Amino acid sequence: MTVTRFAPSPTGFLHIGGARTALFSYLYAKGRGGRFLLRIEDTDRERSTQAAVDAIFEGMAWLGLAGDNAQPIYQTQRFGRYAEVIQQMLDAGTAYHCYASKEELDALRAEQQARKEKPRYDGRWRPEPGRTLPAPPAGVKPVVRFRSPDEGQVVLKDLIKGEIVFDAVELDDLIIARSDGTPTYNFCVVVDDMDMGITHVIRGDDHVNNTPRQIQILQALGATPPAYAHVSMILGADGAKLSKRHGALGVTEYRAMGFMPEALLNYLVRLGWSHGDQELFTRQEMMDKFDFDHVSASPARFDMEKAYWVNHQYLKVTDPAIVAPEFDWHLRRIGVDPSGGPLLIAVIEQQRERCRTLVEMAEKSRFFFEELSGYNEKDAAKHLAAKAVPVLGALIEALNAADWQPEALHAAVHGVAEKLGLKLGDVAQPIRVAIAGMAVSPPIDQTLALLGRERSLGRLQAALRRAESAA
RNA sequence: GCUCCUAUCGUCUAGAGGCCUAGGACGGAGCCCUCUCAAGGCUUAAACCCGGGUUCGAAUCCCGGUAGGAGCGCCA
Repeated sequence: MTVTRFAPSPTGFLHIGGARTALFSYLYAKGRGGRFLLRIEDTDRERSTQAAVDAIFEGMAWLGLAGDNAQPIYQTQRFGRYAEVIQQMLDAGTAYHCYASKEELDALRAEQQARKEKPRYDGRWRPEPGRTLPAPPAGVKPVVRFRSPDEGQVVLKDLIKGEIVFDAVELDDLIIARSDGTPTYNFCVVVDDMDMGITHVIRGDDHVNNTPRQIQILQALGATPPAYAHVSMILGADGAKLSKRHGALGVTEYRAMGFMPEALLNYLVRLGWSHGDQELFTRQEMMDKFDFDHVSASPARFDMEKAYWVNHQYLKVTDPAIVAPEFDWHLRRIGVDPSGGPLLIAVIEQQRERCRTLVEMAEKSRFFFEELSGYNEKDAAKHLAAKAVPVLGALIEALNAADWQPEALHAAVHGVAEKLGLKLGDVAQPIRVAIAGMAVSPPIDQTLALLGRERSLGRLQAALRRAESAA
């Protein structure tokens, strides 16, 4: 069975690149009837916070990417297991104690860099047959290093980047346990992936250089390495790497920008992956069609314009009942209480064609739910001027007599235009400004119907007074 | 510095040696439709990083440049 995992370290929010990696892992496993697991890599106790764990879960939940393990795995809860494996390796001779101090190592690195060499551990405490190691210095707590094979090659058959060959000579003996006994990242990952039965490791390509080491450790442990897929990163619109101080946003920020979770997912899945010319995918289609043969090895820029377009496509076809809760969330977020107004579903049906985001939809729908705070002055000057007086007067009369349904309202508005010998636009625009406060709204008959008789007529009366005073 | 990765329209990409006069999508431009804004329809501009090879034939394979990027921690 295919088993994948998403293993963030809780040092910040779930950013867009992490979300895409999680999505790929989720789709790959789910599309194959496998399992998608969650693991929290919190061995760095200094930087890991509960707040970050919560933020990551919040982001995952909003995106609907739940892990199949009811309780995610926390590395800090597995220290006993890591200690056990370390001891096992020490006993087997695939790991050894190193008493070199940090200062010593720093000096070594500096020397190597001065000689323009790649910094690496020189094996000064590495046991070799026929070699006598110095006596361990008193009072120094040793670290544990992995005894990396010093000959041959490690071949990584990456599902995205193809075959990558590393010379064992390039790989030095990395520390797997610190002097305080705590295990390090590369080691924990290996043990966890092995214990969790991970078959496919899908992660950012900044880990490519870690992979040969992880494979070596796995081999030293007698385990079969999983398959790997290294996903390229996401760049900002300017082509620069996304970072906290440069444009990196948490997925919840995309919610605040008015994205639907499924739309964000769709945009993300197409960033670096393709399935012929298809742009839009349902979640089921993503699961059925996603594969690594069509994932690009090169980094991709995040294009907000296209993301908005995808979002708009979703808004247009998603069942309004599903959009409604998110819409409600956005309305309240801008201080609008939708409870006394028209049905959200009905408003969505009228607005979704003309809004790319829910933020836009909420802003453009304010007037349905709250009293007009004033007119857009430019629009009012144009459409509620003196010449609007007879138009508004006739409209009030005609609408007052109309059955408050879209068809009847449509007929009434047309009737007024005809009677006054005006084009429909000359009649519709004053109504718009009168009831929406601005010259933009859904079709006028629909807008009137949604707003309701009392509110509509009241606003038309107010507009008439305004036009009269302008005369 | 060393190791590794990457390179098709502005952006995301299709492309597995001849289907390529390089396709689609976003964005741009123009036209049509129209009660506003949209949506929709049609049309259009726009790319194979450079140089060598291999081959009858290269966007596709190889080599070398160039340009980006990642990694080289008792961080993850």
